[in-house]
Amino acid sequence: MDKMYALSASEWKVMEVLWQKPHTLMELVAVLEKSVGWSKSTVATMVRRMEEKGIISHTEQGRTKIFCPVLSREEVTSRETKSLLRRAYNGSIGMLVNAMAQSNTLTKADIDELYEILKKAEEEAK
Amino acid sequence: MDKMYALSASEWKVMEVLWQKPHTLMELVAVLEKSVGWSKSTVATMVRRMEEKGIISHTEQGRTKIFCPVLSREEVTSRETKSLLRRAYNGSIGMLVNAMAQSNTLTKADIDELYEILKKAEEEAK
DNA sequence: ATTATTGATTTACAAAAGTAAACCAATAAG
DNA sequence: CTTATTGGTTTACTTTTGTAAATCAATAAT
Repeated sequence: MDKMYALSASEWKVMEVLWQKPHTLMELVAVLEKSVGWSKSTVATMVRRMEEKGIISHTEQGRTKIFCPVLSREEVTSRETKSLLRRAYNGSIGMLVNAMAQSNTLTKADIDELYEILKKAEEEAK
Repeated sequence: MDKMYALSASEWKVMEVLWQKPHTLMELVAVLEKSVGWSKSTVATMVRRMEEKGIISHTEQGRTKIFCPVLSREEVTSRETKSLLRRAYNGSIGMLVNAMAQSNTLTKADIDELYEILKKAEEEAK
């Protein structure tokens, strides 16, 4: 039932808004028209299809629909991260970090932060 | 000119084969028919479109074409990783590792490996 | 020479994704 | 009450992706 895929770039745009807080269709239109330049009907179609796919849902307030995410940001994010790890790094997060180190995407600040995170993770994994 | 996108799951399948070594179309067909179940024409179409997009290329050996990747595995992988970092973690690799720690995707072995990688990265960043 | 095999191209069709104009129903405004 | 506005739905058209049958051309086999 929930064969779950990665979100498309456009779907991410909608989700980012809904993860802030639930929005009515018209509110979504306002935000996305401004930020992404989509027309009202484009937003409406996106929303309809996303609901069909089960990645968002809505409640009704009279004649107005209020949309909210079905999946949390954390779920989506973690799902996509795991998928990338599997596909590109043979599941190894070490390889990923290493690749980022190699391509100079790792600043001193990143490294320090990572040490902190590892220390904490170690304790919790205790 | 090179507005580059992420590869689709199917495109990854082809690339994985070509990253091993260059293949003729028929060799690709043999491999992918077996591993993914694609028919000859499916493979041929994939290959044609991927070449149109500029993500693979070929040389000719008489009447036979030999296909090879234009982008290295490292490039694609790093590109997609950076894109995920940006989209989902506000560019912070710390947040990514942290998320993995949170969702118990981080084993003791991972943690040890990461320490090693950080140590090495620190030196090189010197 | 004729035919089978091999390598490659053309054509095709359906599903998903991107984008939006037109249209309708309920309600608020004049 | 008419009419304009607001919230939402229907319809539609294009591009991209997934999948493959049918066809063609060069060569190898009989």
